[in-house]
Amino acid sequence: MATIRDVATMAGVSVATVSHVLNDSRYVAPETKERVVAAIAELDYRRDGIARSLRRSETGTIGVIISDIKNPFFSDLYKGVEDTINGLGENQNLILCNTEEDADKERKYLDVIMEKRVDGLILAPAGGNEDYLQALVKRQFPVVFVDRSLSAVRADQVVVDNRQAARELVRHLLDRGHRRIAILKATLHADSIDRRVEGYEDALRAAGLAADPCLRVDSASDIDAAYRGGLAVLDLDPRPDAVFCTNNFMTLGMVRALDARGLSCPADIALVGFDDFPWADSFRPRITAVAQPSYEMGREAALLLHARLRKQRTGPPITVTLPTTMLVRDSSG
Amino acid sequence: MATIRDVATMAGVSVATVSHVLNDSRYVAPETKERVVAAIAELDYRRDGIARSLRRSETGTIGVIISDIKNPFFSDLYKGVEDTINGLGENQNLILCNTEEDADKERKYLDVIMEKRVDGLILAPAGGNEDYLQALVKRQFPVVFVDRSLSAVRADQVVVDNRQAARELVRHLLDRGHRRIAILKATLHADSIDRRVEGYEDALRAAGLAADPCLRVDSASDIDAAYRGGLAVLDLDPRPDAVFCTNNFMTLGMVRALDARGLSCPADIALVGFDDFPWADSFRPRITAVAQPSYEMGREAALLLHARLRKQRTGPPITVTLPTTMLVRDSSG
DNA sequence: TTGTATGCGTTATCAC
DNA sequence: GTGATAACGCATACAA
Repeated sequence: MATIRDVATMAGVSVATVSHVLNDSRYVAPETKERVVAAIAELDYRRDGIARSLRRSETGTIGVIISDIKNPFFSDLYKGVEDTINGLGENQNLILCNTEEDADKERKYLDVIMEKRVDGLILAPAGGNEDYLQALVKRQFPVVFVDRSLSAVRADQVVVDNRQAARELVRHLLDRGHRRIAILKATLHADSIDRRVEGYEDALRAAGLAADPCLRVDSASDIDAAYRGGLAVLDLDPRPDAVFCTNNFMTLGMVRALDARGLSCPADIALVGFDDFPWADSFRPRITAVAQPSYEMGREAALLLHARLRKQRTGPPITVTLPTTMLVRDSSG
Repeated sequence: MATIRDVATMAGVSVATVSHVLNDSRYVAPETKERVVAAIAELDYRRDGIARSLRRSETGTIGVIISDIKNPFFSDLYKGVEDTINGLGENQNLILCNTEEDADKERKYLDVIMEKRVDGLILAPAGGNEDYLQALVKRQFPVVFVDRSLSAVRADQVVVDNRQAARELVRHLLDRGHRRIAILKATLHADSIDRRVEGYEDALRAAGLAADPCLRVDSASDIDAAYRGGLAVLDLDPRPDAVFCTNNFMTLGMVRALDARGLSCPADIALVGFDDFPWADSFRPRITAVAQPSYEMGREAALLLHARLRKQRTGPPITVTLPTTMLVRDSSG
């Protein structure tokens, strides 16, 4: 691999000049520039980004830490980040890390990507690494939380109003006459899920009902676990009128459980869920849900981070709250 | 940020010694080591991976270039890569790039990640950058193709037998008595899709039927485009008995089109598709499909690349062909 | 058992 | 208009 020295030698100039034509960072006489460009082409020279990063202390790489790229919510969010960064015209790349809600895994990822000197971080924290993250933020390292935040860490964040969206969803169920409403809760250490549970309780309380602990089933956040959780919901005695699923994997597992029990929705039991799917229309039953603007959340996170990286914004962290959309379909009865 | 010099000074040793305790690369007296470790902790020293990469000419970063992480096929594949790399105990990270089947975008991504000196590349090529990739391979840069390959570029690859799987799928349709079988084809520059079309033609030919060009509809590979393509299929006159969808987005779009036209499947028209979905059971109609082992494809790709990186395997490129699974459900009638 | 010194390939500061 | 050269932070060959 040719280096900048080789180019300089071949063009009969100094490395400084080559560097400057490469970066367009100072005037170079047209004829000189031409010779340099020719040498670059001749040698098929490619600048070494690692050496460059070392010198400039900036890598052009951003870390994205989420729980599961297989979740359409996150893949959509990721796309929002990627498209936005590209649209900004930066040659930034994204290192994607899936924590699967595991704090140790998250910690390990944090260690290695920080060692790699990423310029900034976008993350949906799994919880459990508050101290580490607080230390990062304290030394001004750019961090943006997305989907979830950590009360112990003050950083830029983009979220939705989970509590109010959940409240609306459950109120809708109450409006349709359902009273015995179960909740299938994903057990993540995520404040977003906690807020959704609160919204559920709010709605019940507003209807003069108490949240019955027996009506709550917890499940790990993957489809298989949610399926088992869904069975548990259906096996409650007496069977609930309706069930609120706290995220899209819960909904998918719940629907699978309905199938397994040969029950039909909404006839036998109604269902509402947090999160929509890209292919919701091909689903049966058609799910009544709250859709999060996942792509836009990624987009906003990228913009927040970019503003910090470019020092276009300094000072205290800000919170961007994006609106959700209520989609009334068949599953709510 | 503390550097290795700071640590050396504080511990009263040379930088060489610090480096060696960091990398466990030569004997260091226990007491000395202890002082170094203490200094590291005291200063909260973190090694600079960029400087390290420059010196070692190895970054611990792998590029993954695919067309669309929102496609469950690819997100599953990505997970397979990630889990496998982690399981190998390497501190490798993955830079994920979505090309959206755009050769220019792919080229740009290639440029920037090569400049970042990734150690290797796993890619599902969009087509159009054969020369660039061939040059990479020629200078021994580790490249693994996955899902698709490029006839002009000889590199390790992991694929499935697309042609035979498609043939089986279409023969199944013929077995069920369907004769006028349309094909909804994703227009990618991917040999995998070409093989699927051939399989479709094989099956028809074997049944003594000619592939009628009128029965083929091309569509870009996203759900919205496939929806429009699906409408075109349904508007053929006379309407086909059945349709073969060449990938999962085609299937999704086709189903949406059925809905829009108020047609039911398989009663009005049968359907089979390449690729299964993680939540296929919640789909209506239940799709008869060929499932690809997407996660395992990612896994195998990671293993192939790893073997190259560690020089455990040298010599000519190899091809790993993984088996597909035929899933007969309702949509085929 | 440990230390010294060189170089990895750039960028940027001076200097002319 | 252009050039010399000192860092950036680390790993390692060579010395002691």
